[in-house]
Amino acid sequence: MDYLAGLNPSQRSAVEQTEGPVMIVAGAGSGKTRVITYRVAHLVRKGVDPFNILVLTFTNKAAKEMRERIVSVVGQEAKNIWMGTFHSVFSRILRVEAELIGYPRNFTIYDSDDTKSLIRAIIKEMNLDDKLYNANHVYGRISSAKNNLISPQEYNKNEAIMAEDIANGRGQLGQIYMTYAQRCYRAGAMDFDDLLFKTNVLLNKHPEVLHKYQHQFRYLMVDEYQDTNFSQYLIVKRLAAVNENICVVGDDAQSIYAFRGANIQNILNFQKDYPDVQVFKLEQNYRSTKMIVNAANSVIEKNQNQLEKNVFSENEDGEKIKVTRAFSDNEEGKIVAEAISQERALKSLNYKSFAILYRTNAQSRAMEEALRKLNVPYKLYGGTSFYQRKEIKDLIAYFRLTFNPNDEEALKRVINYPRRGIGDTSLEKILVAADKQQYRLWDVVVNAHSFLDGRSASAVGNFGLMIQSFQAMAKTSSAFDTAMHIAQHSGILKDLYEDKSVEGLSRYENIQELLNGIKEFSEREDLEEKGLDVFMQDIALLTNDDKDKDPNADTVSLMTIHSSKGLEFPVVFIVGLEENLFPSQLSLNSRSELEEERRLFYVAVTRAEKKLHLSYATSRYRWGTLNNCEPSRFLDELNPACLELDFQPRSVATGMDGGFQGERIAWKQKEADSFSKPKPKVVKTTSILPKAHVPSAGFAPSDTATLQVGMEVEHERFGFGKVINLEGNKPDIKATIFFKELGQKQLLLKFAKLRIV
DNA sequence: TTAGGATTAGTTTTT
DNA sequence: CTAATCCTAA
Repeated sequence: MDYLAGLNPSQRSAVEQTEGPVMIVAGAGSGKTRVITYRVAHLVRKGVDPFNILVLTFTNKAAKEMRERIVSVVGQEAKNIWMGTFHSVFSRILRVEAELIGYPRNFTIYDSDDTKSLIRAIIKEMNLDDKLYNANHVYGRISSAKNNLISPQEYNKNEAIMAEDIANGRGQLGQIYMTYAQRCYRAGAMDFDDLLFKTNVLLNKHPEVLHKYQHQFRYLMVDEYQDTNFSQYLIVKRLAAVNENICVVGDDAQSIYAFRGANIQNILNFQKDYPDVQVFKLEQNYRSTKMIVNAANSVIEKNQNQLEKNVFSENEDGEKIKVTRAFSDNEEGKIVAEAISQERALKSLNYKSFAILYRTNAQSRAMEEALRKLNVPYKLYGGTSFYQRKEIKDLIAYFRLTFNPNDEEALKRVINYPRRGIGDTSLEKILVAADKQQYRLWDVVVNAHSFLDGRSASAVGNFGLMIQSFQAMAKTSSAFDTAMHIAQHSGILKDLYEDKSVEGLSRYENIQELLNGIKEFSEREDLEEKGLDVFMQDIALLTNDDKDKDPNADTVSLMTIHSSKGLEFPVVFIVGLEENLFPSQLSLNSRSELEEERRLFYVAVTRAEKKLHLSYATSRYRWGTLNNCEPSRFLDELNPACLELDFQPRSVATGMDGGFQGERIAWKQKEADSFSKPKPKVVKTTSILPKAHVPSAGFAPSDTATLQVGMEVEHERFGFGKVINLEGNKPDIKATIFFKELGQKQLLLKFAKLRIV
């Protein structure tokens, strides 16, 4: 048990206490991951079957990191441990048990785009004001209901909730939720929140299933317990009820997912639920210098709501935190890129010692450009995942339909892509027919002739036949052959191939990359089932990290602060420290939201081991326009003794200290002074449309059946012209007319309103 | 009725 | 900057 030697007494007790309920309160950098890793290793060494261990995390990255570390301690056996995000582990279980709760085993997982699109459609169908019923807002409301295990029925029965909605003028929210749930069910689809909600339903309604998993997972561990919502809390509680071998690890100071329903109360509940819980506190920070730990503490103490904790470091004092001001987001990027180049050379570090952290994904662009200019290799985490690109989602929508033809969102996405003459009106009819008669969508598609007229019906019918041919193919062929067949015969490959623009080329390459990925999957030897349906199962849950080609490459890491949680880097840059960006403008409404931003800042600061750089820009592009920015209040909250300013902050005339407060006042003054500075005017592009023709008095279209080449005609808007050619057969005769004002145009006679002069 | 271009509105963080 | 919505030609 040599690995125990490297632990301090409280870490060691936490590792050795393998039985019964355990709570580990772990400050930032206190060796939390190490404790979890060794605790799992310890269980395995003691003879616990890896199949009986369940470890739950929040992000894919954390799961992956943890798995690698456990493998490095206990070896390949660790691969059999059940480990993953809540969503992935329970979707895996739901796939096995789906039929018990009325879902097909190959249910679709709706991602946020699918969810929002369906919500938008329902709002439209109900003729509600889409400003009042903003799709994002409605989504948030439904999501938090599900995370608190409130079903649509309960939602509509709950007087407090209904009263609140009505007071906000959104009395139909409950009905939207109801319809949304029905439509998901009809489509054989679950959204992200359903994966947890339905797991609760399953465990609640089927004691035999609960019993099975209670005995399978004899040992449970939950990382980042402060981030669990009620739904997750209850799953864990139920699974642990028999053996009570449950260990949760958390730090209230790092709770940053309240926006997703996370509830700090779960930590307090834990002590109530298991009165004999053993609590271990890890307070020594091994990661960072004293300077960084002190700075972090000086920030987090501004929060009112927190548990008593004393995080300290016995590492070296370390360098001061460098604060830099830039004039624009692009200059900020340049400064950061240059600092990385210099510091790397000066301290002979690898690129992978550096991380750039930001609040929003959009901030990566300026950083990327600057790094590229200096040839600094970097790796971008998160952002638009490969699987969220339009072309990838399009092709995947065909795959989804192949395995679940009732998938409404997939159907809407590709029934007319590539174009095959099925427009909004036809689609509308299909959806209405399904809704009115409670048919499954697919039944309407294959019986299109009963719902649509001639041309549209055959277009829809052909689409149905095509999907059926894909289904037949999928039964007999490999994942790769099926995928390639679908890419070709759906017309997607051709459509993208014909687009010769730079973006079109890259889209085509992305499709190739997806197909290559499927080919690799097809050839894997460690899997028994490797049909395309298996490949598809977790796609909605995947992010970029899962396609990492070379994890050991020496690159700078770029990511949001949220995805940096649990990671550490020798040198960290936190960029964009500006009011309304960090803290985010949307968080300024309540103390609790602001405190969450502050915890987020705390998380960011504590990622750094040796050196921390902070920066902000005084102007920044947002949605294509330049905006002025003030420094973040968080800069003021840091202990000034820990800071080293890279510039002279402009203090107010009174000659106060050089704090950022002064900088902010100075900034405001500057704003006031610059009243005369003209804002760049948006030049409105005047329409190049021809001046409108004023039709002759009493203009009325003539019957064009007798129209001949050479005749003079008048068009309502194009004015006078002469027919120079007629082609095609009734009723699709196309006329070429030379208009005096506008030149030659082609018009379809059945639509064009022409008066024979 | 559908296709394609123009306009506009909405942007936090993750599964 | 992107996706949904609106507008108009065919």
